[in-house]
Amino acid sequence: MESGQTTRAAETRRRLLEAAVEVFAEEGFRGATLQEIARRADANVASTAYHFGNKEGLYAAVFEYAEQRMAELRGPQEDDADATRAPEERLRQHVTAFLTRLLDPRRPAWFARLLAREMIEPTPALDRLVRRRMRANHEQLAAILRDLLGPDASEEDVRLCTLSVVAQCTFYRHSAPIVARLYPELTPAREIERIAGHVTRFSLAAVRGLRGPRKERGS
Amino acid sequence: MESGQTTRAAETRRRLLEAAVEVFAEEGFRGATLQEIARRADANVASTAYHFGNKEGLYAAVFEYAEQRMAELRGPQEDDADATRAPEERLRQHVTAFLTRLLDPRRPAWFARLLAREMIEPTPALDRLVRRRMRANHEQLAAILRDLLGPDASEEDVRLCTLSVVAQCTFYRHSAPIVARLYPELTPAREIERIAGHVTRFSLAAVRGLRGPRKERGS
DNA sequence: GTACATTTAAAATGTACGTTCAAATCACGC
DNA sequence: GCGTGATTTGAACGTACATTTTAAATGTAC
Repeated sequence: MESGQTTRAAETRRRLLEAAVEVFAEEGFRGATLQEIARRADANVASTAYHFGNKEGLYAAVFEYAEQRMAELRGPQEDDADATRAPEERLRQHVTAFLTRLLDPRRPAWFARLLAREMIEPTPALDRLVRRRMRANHEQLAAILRDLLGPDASEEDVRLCTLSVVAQCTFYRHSAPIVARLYPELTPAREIERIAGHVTRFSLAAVRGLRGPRKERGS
Repeated sequence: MESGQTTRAAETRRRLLEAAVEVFAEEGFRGATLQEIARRADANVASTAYHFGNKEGLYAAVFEYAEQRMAELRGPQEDDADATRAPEERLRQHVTAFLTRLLDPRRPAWFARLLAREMIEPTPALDRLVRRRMRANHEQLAAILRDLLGPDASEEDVRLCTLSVVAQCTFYRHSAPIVARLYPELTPAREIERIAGHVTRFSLAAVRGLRGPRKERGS
C-alpha cells in the first residue's frame, strides 16, 4: 500500500511524541517550546503543525501517548483476577504495585510529572485518564477494602479508607521534594518495599480497628 | 524622616506583592507576566524592576510574602503548647487544623498552588519554607505519634506514621482534581470535619494496632 | 525656592516563540 | 521516468514579553 510513506511519516510522528512527552513533562505546557521538541526529535518545527495542528493538539496527543505507554509497562501481576486470595494479601500486593509504578526509578518519571501538572491546571486529558484508567483501579482497591471492612461498613467508609490508602502511596511521589528535605536519609525510590510494608501494615491495622463497633472518641 | 515617600513606596511594593502572589499562583512562574501583575497592582511595569530587580527576585519575595501571610492566618489554637491533653485529642486537633488550613474555602487558595508548583520544580524558596515552617510542624505531629506509639516504637516507625497522617491530609488538596472526578458527590471543602474525623479515626486505629507486638502477616 | 536624589511613568528594544506558507522532497502507481 | 498527493523543510511573520532607557514627577535639604 503506502507503507513507505506511511511508516516514514508515522516514524517522525512517533519521534515527535517521544520528544514531546519529555519536554512537556520537564518544562510544562507553557515552558515547552516546539523548537526544542522538534530539535530533540530531529524534525522540523513545522512538522509539529503538520502532524498535530498546534501546540495544544500536540499536548493532547502526548498525554494519550504517555497514558498508553504507562499502561503497557504494567506487569501482568498487577492485573485484577486473584479474588481468591485473602484480602490482606491482595492489599499488600496492590500497594506494592502502586508504589512501584510511582517510585521505581526504572520507570520513566515523565508520566508522574505530567500528572502533577494536571493537578494544578487540569485539561480535558485528565477527565479521560480518570474515566479510562484510574476509575477501574480505584474500584479494585475499594473492593479489597470492602472485604476487609466487612459487611457492616458503609460505602462512605469504604470510600474514605480507599482514599487513605491511595493518599499514603501517592504522597511519596507528589510530595517528594518535601520528604527529601525533611528526611534526607529516607530515599523512597530505593525503599519501595519498606514503604509498601509500612503502608500495608498501617492500613490493615486501621481497618481492623475500624471494623468493630465504631469507637467515637472525643466530643 | 522620609515617611511620605517611604510609605508610598512601601504601599506600591505591597500592592505589587499582593497582585504577584495571585498571578504567580494562577499562572505559574513562566505563565505570569510582569505586565499583568503591574496592571492588577495599578503600578507600572518598571516598578517591578525597581522594587525586586527582576522576575525571579519578585518570585522570591512573593513566596516569602505568601509564607508570612499564611503564618499570620493561623489561629492561636493551632499552636503547640497543650502537651497536657491526651495524645488522641491532640492528634484530632492537629489533623483538623491542618485540613482546615488546606481546604477551608475562606482561606486564600494561592499558597497551596504556589506550593504545588514547587513540588514540580523546587526553587530555593522551598528549602527555606521547609526549614523555617514545615519542620516544626512535622516535629509537633511526630511528638504526638511518638506518644501514641509508645516507648517501644522506633524513630523510623514514628516517622513513617507521621508521614501517613500528613499524606492523608494533603491528599485532598494535592489530588483534588482526581478526587472530584472520581467522587463528584464528595466536596472536601465543605466536609472538612467529616474528613478530619475519618483521618483521625483511621490513624488512631492504625497506631493502636501497630503499637502492640508487631503483627507480621503474609510472607 | 532652587538643586539634588529618589521614585514612577511611558515608550523602546531585543528576543523568543507559535504559526503560516511556499517550495522542495519523497513514495508510489502508471 | 513521470505525475500526483503526502511529507518535510527553511524562512518569514506577528505577537508577547522581560528588560532597559528616558523623561517626568515627587520628595528632601539647604
